[in-house]
Amino acid sequence: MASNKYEEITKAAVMLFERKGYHATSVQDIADEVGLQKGSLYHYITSKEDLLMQLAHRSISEFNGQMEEILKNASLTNRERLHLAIENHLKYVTKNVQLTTVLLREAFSLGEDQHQVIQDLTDKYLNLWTQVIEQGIAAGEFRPVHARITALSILGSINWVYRWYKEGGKLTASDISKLYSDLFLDGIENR
Amino acid sequence: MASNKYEEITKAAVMLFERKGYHATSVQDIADEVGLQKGSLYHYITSKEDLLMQLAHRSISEFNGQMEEILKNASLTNRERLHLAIENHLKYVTKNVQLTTVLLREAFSLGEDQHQVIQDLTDKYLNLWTQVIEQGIAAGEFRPVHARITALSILGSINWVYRWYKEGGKLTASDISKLYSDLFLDGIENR
Amino acid sequence: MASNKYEEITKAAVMLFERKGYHATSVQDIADEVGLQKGSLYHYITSKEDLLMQLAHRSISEFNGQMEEILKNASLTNRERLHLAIENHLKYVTKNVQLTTVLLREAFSLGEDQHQVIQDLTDKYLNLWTQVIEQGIAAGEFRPVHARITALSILGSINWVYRWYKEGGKLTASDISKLYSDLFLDGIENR
Amino acid sequence: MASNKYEEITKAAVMLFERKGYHATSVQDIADEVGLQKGSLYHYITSKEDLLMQLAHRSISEFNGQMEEILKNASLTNRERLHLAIENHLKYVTKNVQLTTVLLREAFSLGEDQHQVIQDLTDKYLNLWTQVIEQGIAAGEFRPVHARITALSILGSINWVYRWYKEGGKLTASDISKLYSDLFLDGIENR
DNA sequence: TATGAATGAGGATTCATTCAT
DNA sequence: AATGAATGAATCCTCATTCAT
Repeated sequence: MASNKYEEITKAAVMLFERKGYHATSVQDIADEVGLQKGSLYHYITSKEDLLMQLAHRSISEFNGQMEEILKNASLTNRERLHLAIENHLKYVTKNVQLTTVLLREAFSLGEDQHQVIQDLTDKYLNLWTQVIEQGIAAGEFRPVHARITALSILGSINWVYRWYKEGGKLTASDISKLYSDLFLDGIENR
Repeated sequence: MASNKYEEITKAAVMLFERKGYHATSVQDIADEVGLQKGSLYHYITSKEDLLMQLAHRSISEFNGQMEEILKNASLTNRERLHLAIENHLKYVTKNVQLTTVLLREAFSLGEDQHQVIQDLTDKYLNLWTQVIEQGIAAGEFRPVHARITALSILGSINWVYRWYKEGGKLTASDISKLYSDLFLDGIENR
Repeated sequence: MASNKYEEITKAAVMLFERKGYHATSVQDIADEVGLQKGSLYHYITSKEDLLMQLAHRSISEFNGQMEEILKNASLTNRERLHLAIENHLKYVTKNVQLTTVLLREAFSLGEDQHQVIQDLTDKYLNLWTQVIEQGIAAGEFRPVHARITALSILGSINWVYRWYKEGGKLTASDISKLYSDLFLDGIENR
Repeated sequence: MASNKYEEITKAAVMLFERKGYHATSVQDIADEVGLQKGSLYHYITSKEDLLMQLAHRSISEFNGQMEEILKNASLTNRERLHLAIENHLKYVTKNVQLTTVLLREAFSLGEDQHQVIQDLTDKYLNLWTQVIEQGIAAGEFRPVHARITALSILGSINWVYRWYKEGGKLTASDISKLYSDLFLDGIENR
């Protein structure tokens, strides 16, 4: 399972799913990429769909893992938590644009059951973000905004980044996360 | 072109593309939905891909149209423009969730050339948003933020709405747009 | 039947069948060419195949007609008959390259029964040629060659012309028929 | 490529293309003939059209090969060359009537580009024939005929043979080639 | 005469997956 | 572990023809 070859296949799949999309990527394409015959691939993978599932699952799990770390850390204010959450998320997205794209754009192609699993993990991620905001409001750090909508709003914003971020652009992940943190904390109004 | 039947087909396609995705929707599915033979469909459409193209094009054009109206209106402050832009966008998204989903999720399945056309219109939309923010900064209405990134951020946020909005939920489009406007103008920090 | 429109359709069909081949020509193509709707065409034609049949039949009939004239003319020697046959055939081919092409290249696409009709007429044509040669041999005008093979040989030669003849080339039908007559009468050997 | 199965498919295709024509032969027909599923065929072939292309190419190449051999052989007079050319051509046609039919009748169904390739090879073949005649004229072996037209004439004649030759008929390829050589060298006139 | 909607069968091709070797 | 032949279902699309208006 965790063999070298499997990781190779995984990488090829991420790359191809991102570039061409899940449906437009054939098992043959993946086989070609790793220098194997189509049939041989099935020694390593269960199915094309399962490959997608593994990738999506890995990605959302890592997002959740990061967020749980942040919430566990008792020494942080919620303002710091939010800032860190944004930074971590954007760092992950920018360092793993392809994988993030697979999660955010392609997971929908999973069968219903599999897709639900990913959906649940995604909901959980949203809940963790909501929690930070709720805590911040309770602590008087944040204004009494609608926590869930705010979480959805921020997440939408930073998820969207996979759509335009290009490696080697002018802005680093840090730059971007500063801009986003600023925006969501202060807004753009000139006071 | 604008025949009754074509609109019927269009509606069926929007519905199916949204529910199952473009690739998972067969021409047969669409034909079944409108009660026509598969072959008969081709009296109205050029190809399945063209159908997708028409839908995506219609959608992004309407987004652009709205935004151009706003920019043309000289009696508005840029603060008002931004507010209106958010409101219009969200109203369109919530009133046409399926169509918006087709634009935002499925347009990627278009062939390269067609996709580029949509991409260009999408870029144009981004530029119009950027313009509002730049003007607002110049006029001293907004803080000197990074206009383009801010536009991307807000657009990401409100585009994301198609992913979670359900008709008949507690929040109306107006409610949501008020929350979003607030957020992007003032941020959440408690000052 | 013999209406103006039918002739128009006939001309369009000849042109298209020659240019693209019978199978690659759709009824739509023909309709477009005459500025009619596909359905309207069926007021004039029975079927696409029948259209082909009419064309092939007309062509081979005219070939046969010419040849019968020649044989009926008692004042001709068989040498003259052969010369005239070659000339007439080549004049017809060069003046009606498209129609000849349809006969010689596309008639094969007819259904078995229809094709047999054309085949029979073609066989008849061969017989008429054979007759001229046989008569010429009997009369001592020609050497005692194998009449049928010789007829096939000459016919092959002059039928082939539709494959390379281009209107407006250097050689006229008369030029070509002189060269061919010469060749088949005298051969190329230098004596 | 040169696998057993591919040759089997090739043979089935030749047979079917000859019998029914390229267009009237479905991939299903070919699959049935070799006892494979339609889809399985695509392990061996690229497309139906490519199959046709391979066959046409093989055939015209062999014609050209034969002719080049003849021209290379310095010990032959041009009279002998012409005789040999006719004999070789007819032997090939009669031994491979089906394949020759595919070349001469069906190659036209190739797409433009592919067809041009075959056309070019066919033109080359014509040039080789023209060369023999030109050389013969220069050497005083042949009368000063129009070399190209003469080549076209002879080639037309012997190509036509695929249209009437039936295996097991009275005349062998040798018989036929003797008759044709005679005809083209001496003509039919009784002197 | 002309339309154009509708048919329904047929066609080439793709593709994920299986399995004997 | 690897192959590659084979499957069989699915997919998009074309097209000659019919027919009500």
